[in-house]
Amino acid sequence: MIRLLLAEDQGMMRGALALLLNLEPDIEVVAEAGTAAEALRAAASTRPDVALLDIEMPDGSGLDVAARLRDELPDCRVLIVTTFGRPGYLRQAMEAGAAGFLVKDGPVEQLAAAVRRVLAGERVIDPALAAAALSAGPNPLTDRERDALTAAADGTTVADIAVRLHLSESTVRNYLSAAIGKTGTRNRIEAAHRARANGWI
Amino acid sequence: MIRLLLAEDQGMMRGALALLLNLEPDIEVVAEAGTAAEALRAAASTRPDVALLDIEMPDGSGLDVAARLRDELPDCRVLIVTTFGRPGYLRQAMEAGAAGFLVKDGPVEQLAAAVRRVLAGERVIDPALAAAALSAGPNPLTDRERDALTAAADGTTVADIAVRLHLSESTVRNYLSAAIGKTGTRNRIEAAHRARANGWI
DNA sequence: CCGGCGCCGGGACATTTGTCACGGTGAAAC
DNA sequence: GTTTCACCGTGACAAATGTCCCGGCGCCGG
Repeated sequence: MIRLLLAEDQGMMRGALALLLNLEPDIEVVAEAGTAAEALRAAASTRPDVALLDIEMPDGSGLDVAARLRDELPDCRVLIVTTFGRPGYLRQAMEAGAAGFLVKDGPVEQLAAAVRRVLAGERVIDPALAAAALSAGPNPLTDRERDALTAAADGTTVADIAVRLHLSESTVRNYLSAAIGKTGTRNRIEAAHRARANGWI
Repeated sequence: MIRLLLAEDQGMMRGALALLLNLEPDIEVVAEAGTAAEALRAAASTRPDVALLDIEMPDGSGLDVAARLRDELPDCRVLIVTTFGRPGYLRQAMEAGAAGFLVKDGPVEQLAAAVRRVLAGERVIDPALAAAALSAGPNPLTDRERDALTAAADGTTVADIAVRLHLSESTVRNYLSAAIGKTGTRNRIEAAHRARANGWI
């Protein structure tokens, strides 16, 4: 019997997937979590064979959970399941030691199959997405450029970003300008969109 | 037997929900759709009792589908299911004649229950969301303000918006300024965020 | 030891953005 | 018939943004 941890913040999705996976004769959902913190706690106490992790959760990223699990439960295979097939997400997932990466667009039948395959030691990755990740290249933004762009993305003004990051306004403008240049865009809004689409911020 | 149409663009979610609803003894999913166009076609050919519609679909809004269904299949109850509990969405859904409005955060058990309740003639709406919709008030933006803000949201520059909307740059700036004023924000980015959060654009 | 690079800052400049005051039209509301 | 409001436009101005210089520090690899 495959013991499985399911971390997903949308209640309806989580419930539906849990029900569906429990229908499989060789799979048992031993823990459900709606937040990153819950996922870590549940993993520690139930020690599942496979962890099915969503990326977007209210209190943190499933990618961070994956990285923690690699250290704390090295035998537990991690399968990332996400809405957005962003190249940067896939890259981060691989760096965090994930064994598989699925997008929620695909058919449900993929899911149980993927669980069995990662447990067998296989890597499960959408080929089209892998190609996109390779072609997009690594994240070109430096730490500070990311910070500045992330802050700017929600409309925060240069002055406020400077305060939040303990920087001068000139520096913030320089970082934003660099980010705009590296993303090949015309302003901070386009830069933020592009960076998000690639999973860079 | 309740004949049900399921329209939802995420394959995994759609598959899981279809499976789950088919487990109910009195519900049968007679059609599945991944786009707005498919939903309309399927509804016309299968004439379901209840239509379960997602809002965000690649080729159009489930709210538009709801409005069309009201004219073409007046006997079909519409139940909107969406990720985002935005006040404006709820308002639009009610105006489009929907019988119910669910957010995907809730437990799955809600779903089958809601289907039965709308079929019984009841209205199904999350109370907290209804309160938010009332307190947020109606969409304060005029058509053109919405157009300008929508275009500005993805980083398009004033000059380009003017071209796309066949307006002068001054006019576009005036609309954006009005939108910023009405949303009580400091710039177009914040205005776009606020408008999106309220379901105004 | 030197070069490259991430990090931090300053100053100056052109461009873009946001605000305000103003005028005119047409359609709907009272 | 007047008022109201969405709509479209102009011109001018202040503020924010984006770009390009410049300087310095510390760290790492060749």
